[in-house]
Amino acid sequence: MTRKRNAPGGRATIRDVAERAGVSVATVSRVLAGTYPVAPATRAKVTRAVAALDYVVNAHARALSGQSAKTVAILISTVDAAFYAKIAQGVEDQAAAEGRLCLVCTTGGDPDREMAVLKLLREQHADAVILVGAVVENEEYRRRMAQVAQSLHASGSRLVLVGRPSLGPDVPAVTVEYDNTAGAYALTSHLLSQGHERILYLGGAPGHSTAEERIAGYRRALAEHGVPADPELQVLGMFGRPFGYDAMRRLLAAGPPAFTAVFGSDDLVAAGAVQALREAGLSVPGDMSVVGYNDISPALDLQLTTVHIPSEELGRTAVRLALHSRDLTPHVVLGTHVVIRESVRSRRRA
Amino acid sequence: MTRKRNAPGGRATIRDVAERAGVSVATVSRVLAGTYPVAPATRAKVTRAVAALDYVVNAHARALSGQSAKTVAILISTVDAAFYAKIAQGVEDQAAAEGRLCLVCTTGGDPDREMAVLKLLREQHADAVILVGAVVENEEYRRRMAQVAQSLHASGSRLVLVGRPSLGPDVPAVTVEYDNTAGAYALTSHLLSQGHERILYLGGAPGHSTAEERIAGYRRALAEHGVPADPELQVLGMFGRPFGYDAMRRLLAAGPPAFTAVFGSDDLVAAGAVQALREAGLSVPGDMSVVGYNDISPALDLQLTTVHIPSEELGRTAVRLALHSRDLTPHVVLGTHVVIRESVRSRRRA
DNA sequence: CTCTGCAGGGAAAACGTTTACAGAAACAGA
DNA sequence: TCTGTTTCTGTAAACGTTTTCCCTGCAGAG
Repeated sequence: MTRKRNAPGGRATIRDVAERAGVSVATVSRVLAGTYPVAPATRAKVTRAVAALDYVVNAHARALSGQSAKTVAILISTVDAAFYAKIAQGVEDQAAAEGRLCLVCTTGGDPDREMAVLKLLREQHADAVILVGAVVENEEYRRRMAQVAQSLHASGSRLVLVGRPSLGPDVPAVTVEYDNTAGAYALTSHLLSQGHERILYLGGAPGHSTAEERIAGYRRALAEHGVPADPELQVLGMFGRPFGYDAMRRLLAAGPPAFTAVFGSDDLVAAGAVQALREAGLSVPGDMSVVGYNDISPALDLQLTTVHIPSEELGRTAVRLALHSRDLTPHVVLGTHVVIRESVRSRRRA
Repeated sequence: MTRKRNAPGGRATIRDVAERAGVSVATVSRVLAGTYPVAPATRAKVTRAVAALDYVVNAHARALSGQSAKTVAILISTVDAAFYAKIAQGVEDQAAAEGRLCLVCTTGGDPDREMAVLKLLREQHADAVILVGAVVENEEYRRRMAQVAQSLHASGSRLVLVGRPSLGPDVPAVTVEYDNTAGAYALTSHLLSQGHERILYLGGAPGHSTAEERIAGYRRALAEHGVPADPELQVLGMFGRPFGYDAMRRLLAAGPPAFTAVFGSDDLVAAGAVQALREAGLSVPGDMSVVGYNDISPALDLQLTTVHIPSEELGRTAVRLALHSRDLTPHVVLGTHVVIRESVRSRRRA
């Protein structure tokens, strides 16, 4: 008689529960949702059956029947980088707090791969799709991104840009930024206030939004203090430890340094530079002052003065805004602050 | 006439594509799957319609109709810890390579939360559910885990244990471990070979599988070199930087150290200890040798001798085994190796 | 004693796919 | 020309939920 295969191994379905409890599937659904009046006796029967069969709903079936997928997706360059990991942690925390599961994808910084993954994510109908990290901001990028935003919007997902410039009020996307320019300005000002005027800007990455903003802050601070911006002192390349190390080695090999302080575009660049300096027999901050950016692990171990970014809060805010903001294109900018440690020596006389 | 709501904003469905291409939905599905012969002309029509409508499949609908969810889930204590982040990165890489999306959940190390999340994950029907990290291994734990393994197995998900002891051949679970005992043995032997006999073991965490194994390796090395294991030199507490720092401060405050080397149960404990040592005016390795474990970021910046763990490979192997192993309970143990840096001074005469 | 209204519960229609099962067209062999 | 394969395509039945109707009692109002 039983036409439904009741494979003893297979997961119990709502139908099995209904059968065992002697009620209809609709009733089971209602008991589980708790959103509809149900007689206490019935409720008890259903609850018992659920426990006996070790039943859990099928998330896909639920998502299919008009419900949200209860999922938040985040796209980052790599999990294996403290800065992104912290943001991901914030996203995960807030997602969990809101009863969502968290889909994490990595792109390795490749825009094409980002697009590919975004397409994959459209299939998932996540509540939010969170894009993290800087990007080379050209017309092509804005065009493609606007289109992604539209399709995502159409399928009920909200697009969130974290640490990446807003696409403007015409594109349905949440933006959560932190103020790179102000941070770089404050950090450079700190160096200037300690008497450093020959400050090397070292790191990434021309065209990248984050980097451009930091460089802008650096230049503005110099300008406002009447210090000429020597192009020789702007060594642009990439983010990350290897670049910091290699570039600093090259600079030191070329002769005695024409600078007294180094502004690493992030803590890893600074860490690489510190390593190269030490290998050259120079001490930090004795012979050279060094500052970083982001306040991640190396900054602590190297006692690096740096700019602290509320990374986890960025992630949490992204999720909160995506899930609750009525505004279609909210835009918040989080503040940062300089953390003073021991990698800068004052050149002022006591 | 149109009874289906064709909400202009809503995502296009396979039916919309079929209609526009003038074929049946089955044909569209077949073109997309590419698993069945289809006339070139038809294929072209469908492809065009797909492009025109910007169609993507609904992952939930697909998963519901007997397909795999094309998803891999990983449960870790926190993303925001280099060691776990690397494993997660490995999982993500391999998952992406196998066309899977990656669901990341964090537990904060709380076993109850782990159980709750596991239940949530059962709803998702992921191809694999990967549990990472040490655990207090008692009867209760084994019982609950065996049950989880069973339900996961029943719903078609494979359970994978990474860096956590196997549940035995009766429980359907993949195990991917690395050899903590051998690593700790090798690391301790290195210290002994450099003439250190009074070696402080500092860190976590009594009862935790990982910690117990490391302590065992430490003790075995001492025993085999005929060095008595002084209980005073085993200061057990937790993993992480704060414990290393606090414990070392306390030890130093109690009087001149009765040891010449410190074995941190992980790099963070070691980093905390180094900080406390430096604050007390002691230099590493001049006045005190220090080693860590895991080879994560602080180890590099502090030039810490440590044990390298193939973390990404752990993650990749976990996914590979889960997706392809025919064996129901495969068990692999990955090797580790000591990385020599500059935090250990030899006490042998030259 | 009839009417209204509501608590409780069932039947069935979505949701968007995949995949039997079956049918039609084309094509070869006789 | 007939028949038997291929090669393609369509119909419809799952998959496991939620939710909209709709139906039954029963309590209180008139």
